[in-house]
Amino acid sequence: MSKPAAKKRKRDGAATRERILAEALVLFASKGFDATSVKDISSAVGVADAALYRHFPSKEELAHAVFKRHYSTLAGQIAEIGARHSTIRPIMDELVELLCRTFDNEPNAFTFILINQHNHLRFVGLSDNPVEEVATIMRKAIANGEIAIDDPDLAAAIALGAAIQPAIFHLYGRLHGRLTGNRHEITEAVCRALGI
Amino acid sequence: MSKPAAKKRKRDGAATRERILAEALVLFASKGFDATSVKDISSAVGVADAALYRHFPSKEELAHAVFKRHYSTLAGQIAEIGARHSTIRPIMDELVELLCRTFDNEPNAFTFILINQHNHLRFVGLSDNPVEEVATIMRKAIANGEIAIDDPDLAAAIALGAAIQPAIFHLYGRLHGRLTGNRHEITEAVCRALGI
DNA sequence: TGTACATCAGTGAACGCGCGTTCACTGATGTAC
DNA sequence: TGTACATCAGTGAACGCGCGTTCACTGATGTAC
Repeated sequence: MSKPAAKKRKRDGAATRERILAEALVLFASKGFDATSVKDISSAVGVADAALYRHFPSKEELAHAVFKRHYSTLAGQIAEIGARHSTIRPIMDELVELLCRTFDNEPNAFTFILINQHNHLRFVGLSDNPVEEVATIMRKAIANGEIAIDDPDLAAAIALGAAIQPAIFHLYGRLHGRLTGNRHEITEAVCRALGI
Repeated sequence: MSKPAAKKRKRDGAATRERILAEALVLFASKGFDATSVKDISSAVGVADAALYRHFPSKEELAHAVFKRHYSTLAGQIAEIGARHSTIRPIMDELVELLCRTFDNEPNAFTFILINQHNHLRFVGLSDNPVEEVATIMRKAIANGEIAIDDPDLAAAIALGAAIQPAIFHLYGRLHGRLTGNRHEITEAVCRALGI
């Protein structure tokens, strides 16, 4: 009885915060960080610009929060895939599928991460880092003698590059349709590249 | 006799223009377009900020000029490689070597192109476009039955991704030393990916 | 060759504008007793 | 349960600042005759 009934709407701070994160993601992804003003975001949410500062200390911190959320989520999903299999082939199947699906279903999150990586990367550590998770997967595959590239970071770069560049081509209009439609062809190419 | 002696220094407009292009490249590559002010560039060159407008109509046009120059150069070099060989394997050897060498020798140009691609891409046509040149190479290889991927754009994406992502990892400090040192391993991986 | 004029690169000061952020304030909701 | 106070999300107006760009002007160089 100490807690009020869950139905009762609390002061909706958390809800507004979520809406700010969502609208900021869309705007940052489509226009970029600098070209998006605080007013743009607050208008999209439907509050005054000053309200944004009740939830985030600055525009920059807001961008960090957006980045970190999606970057961590992706890292967690990759880690989970790596932990669920003991051989590399099914891991690559699921990894490529995850990347294609994420791109198709959440293009804004994908674009934002791709374009803003270099601005936020110094603020994320080894954990919650998708790239680090892929490198870990490669390290294990190398130890098991499963792939033909002996440097885990180089292997991660080649695998990620081959898998992600098609997504970038989609963004730039060079490839069309759902990326998931190409997922088998991409998986085969990535596995060949790694010598699997 | 109609032309003055070449030794005689002309009013040095062209020289200043070149210095502006060079300093802008460095600053745009390291800080990004928005974070670089016109004053930053003109100070680096050693002229007043207003002088910049004697050579370029706006900051944006200056960035376009920087981008176009390096983008066209790269496109020309790729086209030349494609034209010089009739089979795909030596083309890939030289293509990967070109990319590694460009990254090692002109990291600023490489970084600038990578990071600013999406801002300028709509202003470049099919010609002078490195991506288009790679797609053309793939188209020919497909016609000759040399590679295992049947869509030239997808093949170009996978090849470029596998070749360029290691460079990005270098930028982010995940790989070290000269990229050229990895060029054979990268070439092999790219060729395997394409089924060569 | 000399002279008068045009062109050009460069300057320093000023401009207006939009931006991120701050501020005092309001009204609704939560909490202690 | 009622009351007094604290907390919180949100507002509208104002702020200072740095930015890209413009402007009138200068002095050196090129050109026509």
